[in-house]
Amino acid sequence: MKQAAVIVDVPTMQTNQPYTYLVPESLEQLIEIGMRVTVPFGRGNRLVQGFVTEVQSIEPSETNLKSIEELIEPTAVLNTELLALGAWLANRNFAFKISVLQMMLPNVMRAKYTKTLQALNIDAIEDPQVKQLFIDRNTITFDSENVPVELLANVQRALRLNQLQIGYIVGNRAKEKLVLAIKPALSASEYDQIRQGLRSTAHKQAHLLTYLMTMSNEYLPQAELIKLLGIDAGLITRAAKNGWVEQAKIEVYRLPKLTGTIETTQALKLNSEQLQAYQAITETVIAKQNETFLLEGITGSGKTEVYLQAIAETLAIGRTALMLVPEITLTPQMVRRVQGRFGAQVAVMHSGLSDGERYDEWRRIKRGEVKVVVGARSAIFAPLENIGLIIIDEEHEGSYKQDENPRYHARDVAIWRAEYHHATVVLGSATPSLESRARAQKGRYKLLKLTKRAQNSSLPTATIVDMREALQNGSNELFSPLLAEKLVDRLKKSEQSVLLLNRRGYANFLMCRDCGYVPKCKNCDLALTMHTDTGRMECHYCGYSEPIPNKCVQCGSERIRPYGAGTQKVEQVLHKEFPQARIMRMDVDTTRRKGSVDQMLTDFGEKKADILLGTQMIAKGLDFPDITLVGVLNADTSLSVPDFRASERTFQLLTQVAGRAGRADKQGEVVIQTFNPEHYAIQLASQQNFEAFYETEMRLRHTWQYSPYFYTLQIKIAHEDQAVAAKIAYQTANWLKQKLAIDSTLLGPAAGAVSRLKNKYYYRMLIKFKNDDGLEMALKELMLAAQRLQKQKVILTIDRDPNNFI
DNA sequence: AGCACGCCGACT
DNA sequence: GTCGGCGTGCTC
Repeated sequence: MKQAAVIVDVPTMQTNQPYTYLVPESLEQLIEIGMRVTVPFGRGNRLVQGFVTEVQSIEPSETNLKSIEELIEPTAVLNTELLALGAWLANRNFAFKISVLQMMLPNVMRAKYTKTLQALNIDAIEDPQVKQLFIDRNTITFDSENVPVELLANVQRALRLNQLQIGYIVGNRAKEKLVLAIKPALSASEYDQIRQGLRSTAHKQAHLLTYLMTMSNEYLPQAELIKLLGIDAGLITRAAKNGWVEQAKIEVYRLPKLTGTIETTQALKLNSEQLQAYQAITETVIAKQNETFLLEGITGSGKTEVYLQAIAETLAIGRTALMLVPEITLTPQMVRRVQGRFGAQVAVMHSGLSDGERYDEWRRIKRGEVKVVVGARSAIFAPLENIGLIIIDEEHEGSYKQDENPRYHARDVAIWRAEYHHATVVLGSATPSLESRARAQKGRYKLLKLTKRAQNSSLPTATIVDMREALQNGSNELFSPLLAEKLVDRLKKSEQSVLLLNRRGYANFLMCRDCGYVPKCKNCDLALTMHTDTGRMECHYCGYSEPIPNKCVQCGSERIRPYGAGTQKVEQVLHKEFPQARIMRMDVDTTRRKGSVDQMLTDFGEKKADILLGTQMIAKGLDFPDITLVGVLNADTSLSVPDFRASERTFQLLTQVAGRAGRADKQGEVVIQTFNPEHYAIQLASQQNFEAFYETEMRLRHTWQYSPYFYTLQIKIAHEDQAVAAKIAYQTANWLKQKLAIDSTLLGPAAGAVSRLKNKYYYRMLIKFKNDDGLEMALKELMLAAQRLQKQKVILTIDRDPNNFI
């Protein structure tokens, strides 16, 4: 007899544990750890999906355990590594085990539940309405959500009277794609014989028979054969009827199609710094030594080439590799570069894949048909085996952290998996996170530096323009004379410019000149942003919008004016000031369509525009030789957010965007407009001096006791009623304070910077700690409390290493 | 989550 | 007196 531990698909704190089920005799030989199964759960024995985490043999005996119902598929979907990773992640990030396990798998493997109603005795049902349901069949699917209330009541009565019975179906949406295929059924000489006997006009048949004579004995999809031979489907059907070929449905992969052709690319020659980095990395890969490197390389220093060659070496010794890049840099150009190097051994996981494509890529990886996986955040869970190298490019990127439940940081997962596989991790960035850089300082990571640009081009020269001064001298509030002059110069020389303005829309807000009224979102405590293209006032948090008012709703005045220019306004001004310039605007509003980011970047690369104006999304993945000017219209927007990482973010953004200027043979220039010209983040970004920034910022973090000196953890409380949110927040804080270690501190609670979002009031508190077991225990207790609070519609979230302080 | 048990208000 | 409201607690 066997029993199995099963994590069931009931995401609550009380059920966040394995349940023991008996393995029916029929499954004893088949059951494996990591399989998906269905099990009866709860009093009603409703069927739910579960994951087997343990199997053990037991002495045959009487037992009151329930039995596993069935296997969802005949093979395990998770291995011991991913199960262990799941357990660790759930515990670390205060998430449910089941949610974490499901997150590691393609979306289609999430169970879809349907309820059915079965009539036990149709004649006995007295309610005509209920009887009607079963008029032509015994069992119906039943969705109690979409049923009129009175019918629901009648159904419930019939259920109580045992006239009906509830059934459960656990749907599996994971479907393989099947196509009709054929393979030869006869020998070459038999085909030849048939061909001899054909009428002389039967060219198509002859053509097919000739092909069949030399065809290998494997199934070939009919569609391919049709294309190859230029015959029609009817001919194949007849061939199958004649017994010439065997016909069957075979499984095919839905491979994501790529635009453009893939050309094989060769390894580029590495300079001495790149070579040094490459050697250090590959040495540990070859030695199967678990090591984490921080590859700190200035913009344009050729980090990607180091990655690709290190991956090549990893494959050469028979291990696999995983490379993460931010979603926005996962462009077709990027994919082509990797596939050009590694061909069909690569799987690419990005958000553009359909569910089916994603499932198939996952299966290719699972079956070991793929040796390299490139993808955004969630690709870190790719079911690769024998991993030798994990690369995280732009490791400082905030998007590597999933900011909703189940929360996780891809960097943490990478380090965990690398430890498991005795693999190497490479964290690469021009502007590493302070956390990673500090670990390199302490020797926990090995620091590798690339200080030279790969093609010996020089770093751009940067000028900081003090906008306070410029405005006093009568400058336009958007373009200082210096920037305007340089833009004109580039237009003359037909070189390209990039302008960064980290604010979309037309105007930041509207304000009535007479009474000071500012139109606000009805769901959030935020001013609405004016968008001229849609003609509406939009909330950038919840999506609420209303028409642009032509007079003040408060006092009726018509002197209602826009304040704070966004990209739409700047585009308009650019057209007016530089009528000859071709301008391209790239922000969330112009790139909503799939693939439009790539299209724009390609167009810009082909010099279809002179000026690229955009929000922070232009700071990455842009690598064109003819950009010789980068202008930052307002460097201060990211500085003023209430976040202890504001300086770090600003430095990163400015450094990244400045790095776009000047490649190859052309010297680049950067103009940074700011109202805080003396701010160290702006000063040091203009010099592209990460190390100096690191030193300065670390001193401040030390003084204020923030990360990386202390761990941070945020607790957020949200409720529709401000008083309730505040009350629970203070209760939570007071309770937690007693549990904290002596060197831990709790800041707050305080109302969020935006106190109301989507009609909920937010209170948050921040805990700073070093080692605090008491806190960890208290937080587990808090999770249970959160479950109870949920019934009062209070949402409590625990966020380790928070990124988001809104 | 979903289902059952259990203890109070408005109906035959 | 019963039907049914949803508060509370449990699910191998």
